[in-house]
Amino acid sequence: MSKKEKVDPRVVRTKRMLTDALIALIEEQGFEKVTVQAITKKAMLNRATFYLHFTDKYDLLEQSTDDMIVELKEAMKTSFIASKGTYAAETPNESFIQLFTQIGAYDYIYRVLLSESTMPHFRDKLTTVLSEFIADGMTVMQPDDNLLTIPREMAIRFYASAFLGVIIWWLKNDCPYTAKYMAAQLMKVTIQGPYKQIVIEQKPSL
Amino acid sequence: MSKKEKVDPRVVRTKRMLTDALIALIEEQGFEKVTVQAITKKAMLNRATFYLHFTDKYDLLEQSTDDMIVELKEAMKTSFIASKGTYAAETPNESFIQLFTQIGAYDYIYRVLLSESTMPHFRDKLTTVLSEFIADGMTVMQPDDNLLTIPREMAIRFYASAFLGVIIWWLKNDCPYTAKYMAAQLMKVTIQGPYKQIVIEQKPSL
DNA sequence: TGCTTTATCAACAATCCGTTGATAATCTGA
DNA sequence: TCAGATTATCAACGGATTGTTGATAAAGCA
Repeated sequence: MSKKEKVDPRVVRTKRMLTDALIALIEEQGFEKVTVQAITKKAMLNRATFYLHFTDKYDLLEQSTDDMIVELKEAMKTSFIASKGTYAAETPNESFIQLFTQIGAYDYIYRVLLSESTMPHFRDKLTTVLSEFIADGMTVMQPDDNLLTIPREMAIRFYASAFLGVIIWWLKNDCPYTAKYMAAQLMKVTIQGPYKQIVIEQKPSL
Repeated sequence: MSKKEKVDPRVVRTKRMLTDALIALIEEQGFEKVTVQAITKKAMLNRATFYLHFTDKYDLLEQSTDDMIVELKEAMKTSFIASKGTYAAETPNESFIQLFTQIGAYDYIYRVLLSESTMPHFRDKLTTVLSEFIADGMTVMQPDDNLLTIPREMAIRFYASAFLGVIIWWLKNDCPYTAKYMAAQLMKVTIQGPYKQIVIEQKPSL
């Protein structure tokens, strides 16, 4: 965050207006139908000004959203505190709460960017953030691969996708639950599985 | 499947060539950069012929992929056989195996359509198929909402997204495991959770 | 065979793109 | 404050793609 370059306030203003216009237009007509002309018209800027800062609408989208991704990663950087075997769903992990808090704070933008199924790369980037988060959590809670039910890499992918799916569901439903509640729910189902009565068939040989 | 209309073989041939051209071009340059001109050129057809059958490239994509979705749903329609509480991961549910078998049979196309992050709606449709599948499975295994760890709707979304994520992971890695193995892994982690040693903290009051 | 449907072809106006060069406005730093 | 640098504006361009048209050729059907 914040390199030492002095930034011209005109640049900040212009980028900001273009970003806002883009988000608004994505919501109106979907990302693919958005044109550079429409963006600059809504932002009340000249089209040439757009090309002074971005190569195309994809570039604008990427620059606009990367800041959010960085901010999200930063917010989730609180260290994992695992209580050796027991995990109280009532006090979910702080990073977990931060995940939903952060997204909830920008829910308007996240909703647009994640509901839009044709959104390039944003979903992928968020999946990466979640994968790293889950990989860390799994390392803390279970470093031993032999005690995992499925290959670690597969499990990471499994839960990263699951989390993202629930996040999108949460956003599409206008965030009906608090960040803390969502974090608690996800922790519960992740650790305990979907059913309260769990039948484990463990091979006696292994 | 198969309405009673007689189909002109020219139409079948034309649509087939356009579909093949589209898939090839998506792989080459991504869906967004594909133009109708390029499609018809690769298919060696006149551009006007394209508009005789489809309104635009999105329409072509939808018509092309809907058949696959229907076929997938059909293949997964085998009834659930739950053995009341115990689930042997070695013999996973038949629908589950069919899911991976079907996708594996068209892996080339699924890989292109799911790896491409800007693919309109295909991911959503597959998520819907998976959600229905999971909803059915959950109803069989646990009809009682009170015995679920989290709200049913949330759980469905959770596991549908998780499955899709693992499927995409599987495809991106060139299907390194068999359909049956994948089905078994997903059943295991879904029912048991990620860790073999599971600590359940159940409120004594509830 | 004759009729219908489909495919081809060239051409069209319209839109958007990315860039250019000249000019005006704004900001920075000494 | 003011001069130089940066940024924004404007009009205009060639090029690409789009969606449509009307006329013609080819292929399928019964």
